[in-house]
Amino acid sequence: MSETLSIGQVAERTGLSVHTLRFYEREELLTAPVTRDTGRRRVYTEDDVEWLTMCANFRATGMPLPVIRAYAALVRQGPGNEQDRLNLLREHERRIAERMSDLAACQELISYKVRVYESRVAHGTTGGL
Amino acid sequence: MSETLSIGQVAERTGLSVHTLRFYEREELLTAPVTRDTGRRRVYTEDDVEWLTMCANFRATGMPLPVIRAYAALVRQGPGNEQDRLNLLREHERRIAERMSDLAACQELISYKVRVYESRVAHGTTGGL
DNA sequence: GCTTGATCTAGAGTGCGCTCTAGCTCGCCG
DNA sequence: CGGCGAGCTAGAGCGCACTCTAGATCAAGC
Repeated sequence: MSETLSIGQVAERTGLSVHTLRFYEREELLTAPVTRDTGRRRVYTEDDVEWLTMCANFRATGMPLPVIRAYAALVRQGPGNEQDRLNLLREHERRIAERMSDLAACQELISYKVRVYESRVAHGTTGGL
Repeated sequence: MSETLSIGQVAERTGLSVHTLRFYEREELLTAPVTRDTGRRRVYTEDDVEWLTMCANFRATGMPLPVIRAYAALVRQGPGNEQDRLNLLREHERRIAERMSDLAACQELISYKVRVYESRVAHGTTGGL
């Protein structure tokens, strides 16, 4: 098993750019310090890939970097703060749900507009907005 | 009927700030030129409020300003381009649906994590990430 | 008349999350 | 040995959508 991955390989696997990977490291979003090889090149592990994939998920659902940083800090601290991590995840879960219901509401409004225009196009009628 | 509204009143009704209202006007997001009173103050109509409310909905669902600008331009042009407006709305509808399914997928992943931590907290066990 | 509060303009500043640049080093292939 | 491609750092730049500032003007109330 090749436990060691280059930044390029990690980029490919996680879908994050190498720029973003270095950026995330600077921003202290990682759960463990990235080791280096003889030439100071970063060496990643499968765990890093797993964590970074989760980060990508968090980002895709709108979690701000400071929150990810906080979560990462908890993980770095080690066992004992599971309740804190849970609270953080639940809070994010709540926000996703909120966001989805907002989206659903707007979606409905837009669907209505679409139907209006469909009927206008079908019947050759016109109207406002 | 007070057909005329000040920028402050419109801000209150639409939830957009007065800054944002002026900004949207500069950005050509409006469907009609805003008239002015004797003192060069903006005078809005109910139609403006309706349109701006729709803009707020568009923004809340992630429609970029250039797309809103394009839609506004179509409305300004008047009748005859209903098909174009419809295409634009449908495209946005599609993107909202896409976004919602992405969110749902991530939500599921996070719910799983939450369950993992719940059981850890409940049983006093520990683990990674 | 004077003050207060809303509005006006042009333009600068902000926050977020990247994204890119310049100039360097390193390991490898032929 | 030469050259390429990947990686390195520090730091600048960018895109988006606001958001705010300064300094002026105006309408209304005391």
